[in-house]
Order: sequence, then C-alpha cells, then structure tokens
Amino acid sequence: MANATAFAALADPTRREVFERLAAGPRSVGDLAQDLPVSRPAVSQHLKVLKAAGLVTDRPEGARRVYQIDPQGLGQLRAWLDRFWDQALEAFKAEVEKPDDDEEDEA
Amino acid sequence: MANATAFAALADPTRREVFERLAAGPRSVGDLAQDLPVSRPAVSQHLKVLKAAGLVTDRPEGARRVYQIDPQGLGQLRAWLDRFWDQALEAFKAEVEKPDDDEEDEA
DNA sequence: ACTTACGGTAAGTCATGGCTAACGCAACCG
DNA sequence: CGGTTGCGTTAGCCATGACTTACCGTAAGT
Repeated sequence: MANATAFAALADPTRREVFERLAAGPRSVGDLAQDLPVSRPAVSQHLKVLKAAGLVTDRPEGARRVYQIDPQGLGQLRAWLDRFWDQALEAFKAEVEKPDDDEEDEA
Repeated sequence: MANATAFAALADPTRREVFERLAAGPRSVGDLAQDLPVSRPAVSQHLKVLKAAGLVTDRPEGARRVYQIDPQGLGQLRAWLDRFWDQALEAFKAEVEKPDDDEEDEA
C-alpha cells in the first residue's frame, strides 16, 4: 500500500507543520527551519521523509533547495480515503438498519 | 487539530489492518485477534487508540465487546484532507503558471 | 455459586525514530 | 581564488510506542 508511508509521514506533528507551511507555497529548507522550533537538519530529514512518501518534490534553485507540495501524493491519499469512506459507510448503514435481529435486506 | 490523533492512529500498520477489517463489518476483539499476527491485548490496545481518535465505536454485547467503524471520525479526516487538497493544488498551480520561471515539472 | 469465556489493564522489554551536534560538499560573491 | 552561505549526511542520544505475559473484573452457562 503506497499510502502507508504517507500516513506515517503525516503522523508526525513537526512533519505536518512543515507540510502545512509548504501548502501555502514553495519554501527553502532554511526558510522553513527559521520559524520552526527545530533545527535545520531536522527539517531536512522531515522533508526527506515527505519526499519519499510522494508528498513533496524538491527543486534545486542555485545554492538553495526549494521544496513544494506534490499534488499527486496528496491525491492518492485522498483517493484511498474516499474508497475507504464508501466501504465503511456502507457497512455502517447496513448495521444501523438492522435492529438487533439478523435481517439481511429489509429496507 | 483533531485529526492529529487520527493520522497517528492510522500510521501504524497493525492498526490499519484492524481498521480495514472493521470496515467490512463489526467484529469482536477476540475475533479480530484471531486472524491477526498479534496477541489479543495488542488488538485491544489498538482499538483503544482508534477509539480515542474517533475512528471506531464500541458496544458491549453480552460478555463480548463489538467494535465498528465510526463514520464521523473518518468523515472529519476526509474533510480536512479535502480542504488541504484545494489549498495545495491552488498553490501548486500558481507556481506552475508563474511566467518568469520556466520549469516544466507538472504531473 | 462455581466455572468458563471474553476483554481491559499493568508491568516490562525492545525496536523505532526524532532530535542535535559535527562534518563534508556545492554554489555564490568579494 | 578564498571566504561565506546553504543543504544534506552521519553518529549518537533519548523519548515514544508496540508488543507480550500475567492478572483482574465481568457476563453468561451449568
């Protein structure tokens, strides 16, 4: 499952912070680290994880390195969640509509 | 942010396994643990986390305890992701359409 | 009431990973 | 060219958490 890494990536609070900042627009590593409570290497590592999860892309811009959101990874996550949503909701409805007796199809 | 716990909950592979099994329909703890590679207490702990994240609900059924998906938690997660999707996509488009830079890195 | 089944909790172990500090490398500028 | 700036990487430390075994409360069956 490809979104396994995506979930793991977004599970970390700092990483989500980085990701949210990136959602507003492309930023460089040092720029991101400047208004975050962690060091620059920490941000760099987090970006590495986000990149591996397909959530961000990096582009070298001179000496700097600019990171930005990768809509593809986010889209995959969204697609998985949507599929899951349908399945879960269906099972949920089926359970609600059966009082306490096991009637298969009633409504 | 409420979905912080949801992301953390779904980040664990075993917990996602439990959650997916639950998506197919309500199950009891022992039932779940039976076809999972972990012990019953482990499953119980995972369910506790999922419940705290608002992803599942539990209902005592005699001596058993039946767990099922909570569509509300899943819906919140979906809503957050959707909002985020719009924001990220907009920023992404704005960056691509920026004229004074000629990079062709669009998906 | 005793026994059996089921689940949650406590304690302890072990692996994962997030963090900092220190180093190496490449790109701008004088 | 040499100094400076900006990033990535490595090594090591420490906190978090996933797991198991053992135990206890509770509900049903006899």
